[in-house]
Amino acid sequence: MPKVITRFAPSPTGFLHIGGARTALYNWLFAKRHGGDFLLRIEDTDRARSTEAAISAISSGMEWLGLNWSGDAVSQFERSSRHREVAESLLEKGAAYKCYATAEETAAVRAKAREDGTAFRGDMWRDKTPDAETAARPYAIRLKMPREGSTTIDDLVQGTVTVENTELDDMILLRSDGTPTYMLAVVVDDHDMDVTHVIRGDDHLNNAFRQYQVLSAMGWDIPAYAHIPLIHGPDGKKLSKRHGALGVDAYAEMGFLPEAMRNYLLRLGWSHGDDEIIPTEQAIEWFNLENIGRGPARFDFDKLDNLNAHYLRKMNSEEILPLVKNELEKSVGQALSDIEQKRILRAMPTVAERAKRLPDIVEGASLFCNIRPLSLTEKAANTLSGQEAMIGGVANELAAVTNWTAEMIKAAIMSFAEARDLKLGKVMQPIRAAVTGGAPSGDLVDLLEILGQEEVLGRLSDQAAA
RNA sequence: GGUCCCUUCGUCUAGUGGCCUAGGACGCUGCCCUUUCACGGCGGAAACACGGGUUCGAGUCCCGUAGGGAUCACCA
Repeated sequence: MPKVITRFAPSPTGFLHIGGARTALYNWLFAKRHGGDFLLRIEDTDRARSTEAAISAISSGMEWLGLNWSGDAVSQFERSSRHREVAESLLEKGAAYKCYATAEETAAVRAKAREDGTAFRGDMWRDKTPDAETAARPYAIRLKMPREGSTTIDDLVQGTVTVENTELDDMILLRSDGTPTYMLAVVVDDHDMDVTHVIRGDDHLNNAFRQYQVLSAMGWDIPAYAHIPLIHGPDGKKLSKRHGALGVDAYAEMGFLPEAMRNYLLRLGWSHGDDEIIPTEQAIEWFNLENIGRGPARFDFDKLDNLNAHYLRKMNSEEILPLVKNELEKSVGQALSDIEQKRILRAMPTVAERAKRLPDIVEGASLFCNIRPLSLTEKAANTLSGQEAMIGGVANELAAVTNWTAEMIKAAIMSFAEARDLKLGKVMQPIRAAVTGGAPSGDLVDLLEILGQEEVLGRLSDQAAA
């Protein structure tokens, strides 16, 4: 088997959406799996809709996802003279012809076909010779589709799919203004770039038959095709802005990890038995086209959250901190002091354990900054009401602790509780409420130790005074 | 409407004729652990779209019906 070459070929008319990201991931994974190359080509032949902003959004999205491509991204637009060359040669071979139909004429034929319930063939000028006047008009170049037989694609995902050639239209290769269409450009570019496997959304399945005919008219090899189902929104409808049709940058902003995203996208429509947690290294080893499902999958935030939480728990404190530092400082309102940073690093494992997304970490970690006075949740306020005197007492007891360690803190609280004949929980609960304001947190004694005596006493006295 | 594709718990899926009284995961939920919240552990509810075949035997094969999706541009 020759070296595997795959490619991702988005049109730069918007951000890199989730479906495109998955397509890119599958192409990348497949190339990696077979030691091949993964290429990026920007399909920017539609000059009116293509933007620089979209191009950079796509590359930064792919970089964030860790999908690196070989060489420079290819601009399809810049290759238009080569496309034109191929169209001309098809014309010379008699495999294509000039079409002088106007937009109105074409629209009329199309409407008629639709009405008759037949396929639009676009063959108004097939096998016709223009008179002198018409010949002077601008013309488009159409492919002369075979009218006999059928075309079969052995799709690696969809299986063997056959379509009658009479269903295929004489599609336009070169527009009347001389610019190549997508249908021509993809075929030429994939051929010139030596692409061996075309892995793309199944919205292109119908195009594959038409592209096949261009390939065979040129006598070129047919690449292997794998048309993967699209991703739908939670309601089963096509993804829209309301759902997950956000750019990958939006997911980055929501606080998802690239590794979690890759794992989620991989499992959405592909499986390896009962395996759910599949780190990228493992995915490269396992990925194949055969196990891609044939039905469209729905996007599910809950599962993404779950995966994200999993990968978050596996990270080191030192790895997480830089990811949240900026947001943390923004939320606290000032740069992190060394002391705060140390507290956060110590508390990180327990903070990460109850977080799903990065913002949860910001919230949990901010508890370890100097943020007095704390705002209380309703529940915390209830726990505290009527306990002001006790909190004051506890504060006094803790103020007397000379060696601020978990053991000493715990001993102080226990002796306080015993002296008043109170159950430990009766004392612990209000302390927690006063010190955390009701935010989720781990072991209370550890929390007090990490926070430091001064900050703890401060927070307690805030509530004792209230 | 034409053409093509698809159909297992709410969701992602395992399943390639007997191992399926259908398995896993997310979500939901009961209990345990516990000073809170989590994590974790042990349970629970929850699906083969429908109707016909083929077969000793069908979630698995065939046909039909219904539903869903894609596409039908001088967009990509």
